[in-house]
Amino acid sequence: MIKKIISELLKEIIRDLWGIKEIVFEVEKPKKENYGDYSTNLALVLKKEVNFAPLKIAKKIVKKLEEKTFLFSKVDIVSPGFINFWISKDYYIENLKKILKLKEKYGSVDIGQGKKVIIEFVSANPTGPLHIGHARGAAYGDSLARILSFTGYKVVKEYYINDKGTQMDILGASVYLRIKELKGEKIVFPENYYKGNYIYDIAREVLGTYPYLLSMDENKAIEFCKDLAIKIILEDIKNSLENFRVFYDNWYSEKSLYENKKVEKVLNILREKNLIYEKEGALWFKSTLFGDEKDRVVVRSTGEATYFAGDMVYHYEKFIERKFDLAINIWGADHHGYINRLKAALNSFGIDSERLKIILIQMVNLIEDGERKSMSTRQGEFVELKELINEVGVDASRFIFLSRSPDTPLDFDIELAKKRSQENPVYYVQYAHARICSIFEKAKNLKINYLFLDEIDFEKLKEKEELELLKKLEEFQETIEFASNFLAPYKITYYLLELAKQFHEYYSKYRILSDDLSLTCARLNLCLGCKIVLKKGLELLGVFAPEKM
RNA sequence: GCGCCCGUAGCUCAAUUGGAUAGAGCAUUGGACUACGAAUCCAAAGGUUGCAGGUUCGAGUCCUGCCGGGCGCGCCA
Repeated sequence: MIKKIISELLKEIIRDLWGIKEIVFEVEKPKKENYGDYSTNLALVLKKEVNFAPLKIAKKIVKKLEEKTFLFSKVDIVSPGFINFWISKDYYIENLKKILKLKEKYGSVDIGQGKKVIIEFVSANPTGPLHIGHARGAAYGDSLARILSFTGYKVVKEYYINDKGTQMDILGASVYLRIKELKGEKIVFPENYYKGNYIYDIAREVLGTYPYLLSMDENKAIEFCKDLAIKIILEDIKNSLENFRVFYDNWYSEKSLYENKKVEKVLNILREKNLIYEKEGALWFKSTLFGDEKDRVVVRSTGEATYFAGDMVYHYEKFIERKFDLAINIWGADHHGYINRLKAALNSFGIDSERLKIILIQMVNLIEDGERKSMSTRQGEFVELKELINEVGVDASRFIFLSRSPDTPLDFDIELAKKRSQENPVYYVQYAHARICSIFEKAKNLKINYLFLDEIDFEKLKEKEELELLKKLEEFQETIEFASNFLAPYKITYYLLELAKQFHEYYSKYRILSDDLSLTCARLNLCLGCKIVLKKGLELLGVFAPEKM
């Protein structure tokens, strides 16, 4: 990539000139086009090192640079000491040829170098259907997985199932009560039980499987209700996610950690390290020793392990037993208070807690009739993922979720999202793709053969907009690299909107299919480059690139 | 009270992780289809980046203190 090439060139020059080997400087794309395609602050940074005026330093560097390469069509020095580079068109044309050759592999940089990474996301309790907040996490996690595997990581997508603990017991009891109700018994439904209508559906299903449930021992019956309810709900969650185009490699059960005695084993390790103590009848982990603000209970006075204990073990497994190099957890922002605790646990195992990256996703606010309603104030009337898929559609919702950085709250206006119009940016990008496909359809009918790369005269691409498009296509590689390094799928979303915009502008100003056959062929290949990149970018977001709309 | 996140155009968000004159979309106003798809394009207008200091060649970005909003602070998950 060109940034690296320039960077290496510059390093070589300052080594020759002043013998400087280590220095931090930037090569970047300036916002304004009259500052060139790329720009460096090298001379400014060097000021302290060589004790010259930056402009003088820049002059020396540029002189050397001109002796070395023909890559640039122009190099400029601007006060206070920036050096600006204009890249020759040949480079961008070579890059277009690269795209046409690599096709869907274009943009793939090997950043991960085969490192094993586990992405854990959604992981909602199986106590009810997924809602719109989970959908944001699902879109984000899935897209991240696509981006990381595209950039050389070995990715495993996992859903951690909290199938154990108080909430599950309440779920079982809720179903049991509803069954009693269905059988005509008078019941009092406690405040903290699950009130959703789906509990009735589950109750009916349980009753179908165990018709004589109510004559069983109550505890045993509730246990049956619980197990079956979890199974039914998980099935439903899995289904919704698949409809949202999210497929997991693994569903990891919290309960299994206990059944396989893994919790015991890990607690023993901690005991041996003298990191566990007893107080008020409970077992505590000394997490303050590893940067947490207070010690945490791992086994309650009732003898039951806490959720945290299970999570410690789960992460022990991730790193020590399953040997992942990196773990990425995607959590709702309301879990931020939990981060220090878990990182403390990792540290206590001797695992560098930097290997665990926790992405906090901010809340999704619903906009209804122009008013903002947070999910929690809506009380039970969550917009379900299923509803979202049916009414808004997978493409539009994923695109909206992925058009923001995870750390800003997202306002989701369902009515707006439903509109298939200019207000909905996903169609803007998809339309660019469909338009290109439509041109190819027409070219095919006209029997234009534009696929013989060696015979294409790319010098025919003389318009300013054409050069701009070529540059934009080159930028895709940097965008991918950035998105991968900073776990930022929204960068790709923005890139696609920009590319689509440039294409639409170009399309409406110039004709692709004209009487000039060699020009037509050159332009068709430029379009093909756009199509490849649009499709790939959308694919990394989990959005389809339709040929017709 | 303590901790985390956020505050940028009327609205929703960007700004290449410290770069140059802060950019898009929507909404508003005015224009463009008898040649490749008008789900498009062109143009106008819109700003003291919440406030006040500090760090430096250079701050929307980093530091400190306020103001405003969200979320946490369980032997819940």
